[in-house]
Amino acid sequence: MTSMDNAERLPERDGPSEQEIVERIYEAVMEQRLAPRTKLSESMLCKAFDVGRMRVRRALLLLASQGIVDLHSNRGAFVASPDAKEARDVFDARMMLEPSVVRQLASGARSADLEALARHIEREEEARRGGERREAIRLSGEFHVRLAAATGNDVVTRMLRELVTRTSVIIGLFGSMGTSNCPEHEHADILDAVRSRDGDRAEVLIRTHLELIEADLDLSATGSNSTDLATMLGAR
Amino acid sequence: MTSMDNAERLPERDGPSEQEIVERIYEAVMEQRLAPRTKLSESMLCKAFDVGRMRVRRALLLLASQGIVDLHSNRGAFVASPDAKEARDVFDARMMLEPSVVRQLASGARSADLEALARHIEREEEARRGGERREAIRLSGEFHVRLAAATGNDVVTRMLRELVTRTSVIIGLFGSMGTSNCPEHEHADILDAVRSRDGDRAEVLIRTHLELIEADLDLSATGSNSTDLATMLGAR
DNA sequence: ACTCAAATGATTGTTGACAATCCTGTCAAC
DNA sequence: GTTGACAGGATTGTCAACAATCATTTGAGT
Repeated sequence: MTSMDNAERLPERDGPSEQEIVERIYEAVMEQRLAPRTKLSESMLCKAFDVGRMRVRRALLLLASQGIVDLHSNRGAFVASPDAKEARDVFDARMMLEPSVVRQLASGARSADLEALARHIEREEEARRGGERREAIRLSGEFHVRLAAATGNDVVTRMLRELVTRTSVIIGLFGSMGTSNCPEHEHADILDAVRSRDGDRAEVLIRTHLELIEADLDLSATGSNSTDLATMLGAR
Repeated sequence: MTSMDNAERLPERDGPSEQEIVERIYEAVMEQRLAPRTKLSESMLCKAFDVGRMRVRRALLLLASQGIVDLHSNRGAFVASPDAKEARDVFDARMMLEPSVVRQLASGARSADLEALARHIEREEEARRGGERREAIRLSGEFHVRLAAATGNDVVTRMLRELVTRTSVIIGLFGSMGTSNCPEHEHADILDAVRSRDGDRAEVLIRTHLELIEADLDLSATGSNSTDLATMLGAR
């Protein structure tokens, strides 16, 4: 991110930049509007965004480097379909980062950021009450990214954005249908712990929060990857 | 990584794949053979790797997405020159990940991996004794990546590889000349703690290790970015 | 009816050329 | 002597056509 922001932002472009395309697909994946294994053909994206093939190609490469899409040589780009191990890896990585994030916020966070987080939770519950499922899912994931952003650490924020998006894909694959992304009060509880400067409690809360999300998945199901199929056939 | 490995690896290609180009530049940056702000023109890289402009372009985009190079519109690609804040962000991110990594290894790591790590340290000290500075630097950074790899978590491993490489750039920019990348015995000590299943000690050791590296930097120096200059002038 | 093989159609990967932009060196004006 | 603009050269961004590869369908053979 920081490496490719030009000093001059041209307000009038001939189309969305590759960064905007990536952002749009990010959102679509987070809202689970793009199901795993969905094919993202170049021509389709070209028409959808009204942009040249080159832009689309670069956007897809970016998304692939972040594990959001899989690129199969000469076959095209598909929304990622992680297997159970990859899912566990993603959750383990989040388990390493997020407790430290909330602990750091509890130590010292700008009150303005905390208020912004409170407003975010407000919108989140509003969307949930209003039955806007997509928006609720997106905001629920975005909360975790905003927690990281509140620390001011851009590197960690970018990593968490990637991990959260991949989590959306994972939930789409392994989640029981009934499971809403993030349970009721948990975000509010975490924020409360942070506001009361209770780092230990915030850490425990987000840890159990993540464990609860992971527990709602069925990671023994047929993952997805062709690797599984290959091993199955290989086993005779 | 997992997203772009084709089932069939053609042994004979017409040139290095973009992934190999990325790897080569990664190594060059880690060995501090490519100094920060070094220009990486497309034509130069095309001749260097004997490959088409497209491959080079994709490799540069990949590197930019990982913060190793900066892309300036219509001006070209340059080895990244992070400012002091970005340096601190990278170290904070490592401080979140690596203690968890060694703790996890202390809990349960395959002895084969631990032996491989021991051999790695062997090569490392060998290179240091032999005066091969570049190799020593590279191996020193790679040790941290291999620690992550020993956990079996590919997601965390990829993140740490990125962070370690960026650390090399940071040391090249802010490091006092005398500072060797990673002090004498510390890696061996960390591995010892892991082998004796002492998670607490391993965590403390790697934490102080990272702090020591960061302490050897002068993060108050003129970072590098034009942002600094702009703010300096903006402050009047 | 089922299996295997070849042809077809579509999609991706690559190459080359062209347009746009930026840096450098030169020259005139103050 | 310094500053400003301007032209030249070089590099990057983009586009269109071509080659290569893969999936699907069709057809023959058993």
